[in-house]
Amino acid sequence: MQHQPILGTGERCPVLSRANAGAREFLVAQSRFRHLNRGESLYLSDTPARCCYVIVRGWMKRYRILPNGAEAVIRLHPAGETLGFMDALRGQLYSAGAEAIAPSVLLEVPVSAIERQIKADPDFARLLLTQSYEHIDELHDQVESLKCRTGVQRLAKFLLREVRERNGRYLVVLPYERNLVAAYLGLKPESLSRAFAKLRNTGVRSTREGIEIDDLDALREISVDDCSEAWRREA
Amino acid sequence: MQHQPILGTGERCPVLSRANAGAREFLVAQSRFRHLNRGESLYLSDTPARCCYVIVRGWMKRYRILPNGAEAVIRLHPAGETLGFMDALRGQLYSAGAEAIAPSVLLEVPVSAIERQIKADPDFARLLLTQSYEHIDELHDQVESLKCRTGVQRLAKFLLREVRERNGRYLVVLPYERNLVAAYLGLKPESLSRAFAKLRNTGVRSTREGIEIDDLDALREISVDDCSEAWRREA
DNA sequence: CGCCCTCTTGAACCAGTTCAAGCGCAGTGG
DNA sequence: CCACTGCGCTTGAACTGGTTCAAGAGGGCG
Repeated sequence: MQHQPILGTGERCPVLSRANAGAREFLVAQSRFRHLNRGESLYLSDTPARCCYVIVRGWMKRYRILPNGAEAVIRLHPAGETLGFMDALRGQLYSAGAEAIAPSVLLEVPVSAIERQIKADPDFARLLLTQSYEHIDELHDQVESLKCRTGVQRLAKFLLREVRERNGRYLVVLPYERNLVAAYLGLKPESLSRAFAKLRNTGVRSTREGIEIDDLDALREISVDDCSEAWRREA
Repeated sequence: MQHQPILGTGERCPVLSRANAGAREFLVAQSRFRHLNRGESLYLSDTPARCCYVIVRGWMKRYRILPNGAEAVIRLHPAGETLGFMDALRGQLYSAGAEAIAPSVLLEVPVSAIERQIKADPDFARLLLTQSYEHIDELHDQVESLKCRTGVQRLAKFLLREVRERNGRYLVVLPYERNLVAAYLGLKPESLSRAFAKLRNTGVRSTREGIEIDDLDALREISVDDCSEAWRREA
């Protein structure tokens, strides 16, 4: 925790960074930090939702276990996002489990503190509303993709969202296993592997540093338009 | 419009019915009604979001047109739900189109009125927050289903959600075409038809009045239990 | 009556899964 | 140091769920 940015400054936190100083101070005073290793659970589905969380560092997944034993990965959350507000503020059980998929640090805020802050500060509720709308945006995108795009297209879109430029090269560095990417995209690991194989003809290569992409436009082409079929050349 | 319930009583509206009388009166005074026939657009995607809507009567769909021409039906909204709050309150363009799929009546509220009400009444923002969380619930369910269930299972779940008892019989009355159900479930119309055919052996029959279900438990069984027991794995 | 529109059915085809085998690599223990 | 093992990832072959294309049945309506 020693090198972690002081949370009060909250540069990377969409909730705290937009709250006023008083709100930040109050909330942080009420909270504690949680440190999780990869694979550790933050909370389980269908347990009482008493705390809200802000991801300070790391990556979290939210998932559900279906009655038939299958696991549905709802979302992969980067640092800066929030967890559990929705269930806790409604006094419900958690509607999905949350688990660290990379070493993570979380700020744990009791619902009661959030409740009090909402009552005290009208802007704060508005903040949470904006926050929840961003969450909805992502879910809309997922639903759209799952209903109308193939696995390869969803992968292409995923890579385009995660790609970062580094001295002239385009890299996607996954801080978690491909397994999880597969589940998130609604594919089996084998299918993801094949999807990557298809993109290989379009300049998507796995290197030591991560996944390197030669031609972003070609990827965009694929993610948008199945008919381009540039990558089918070989088959 | 003469026989429509006075909106101030707002029995069926999760936003207005939970707001206090003052808020209701103010908002309704600022608003006007819109009447749409089946197929008429309320607003198009990527146009400025200046109004929020409450569905007073009817059914609406929200959809996106993808670059390749495909239409993704995001949600089917019954009376009582809201439309456009998310985009309007953020001052964005509408992130999806909205269209009547049955004759509908909507209350059109300018964002400015909502904004003012939020500022004036701290409970109102909290109300919208709760509302948006319910929206998220539904999207979570969809993502879960799309990632982990087959078309037949999704249909079974859909029917279970829409079924109503009427003098001892279980009926699903669809106020819109099957075509739309297919799109909502992420299937082609032909596949939906086949899915119905499969459920026919489980006591799901199309009658004149609608879709009649003999055995709810059998349907639940199907929606939950992929008949493949994928648990072989003896250590 | 014929026309349109929705829904259904059939057959070929494609996308993604399942099962099984194999590879590369990190960690462990001899 | 190497061999063993476990795990993440890949690949192949057979298979299933869903799509596509095409044809046909039924119902409402001018």
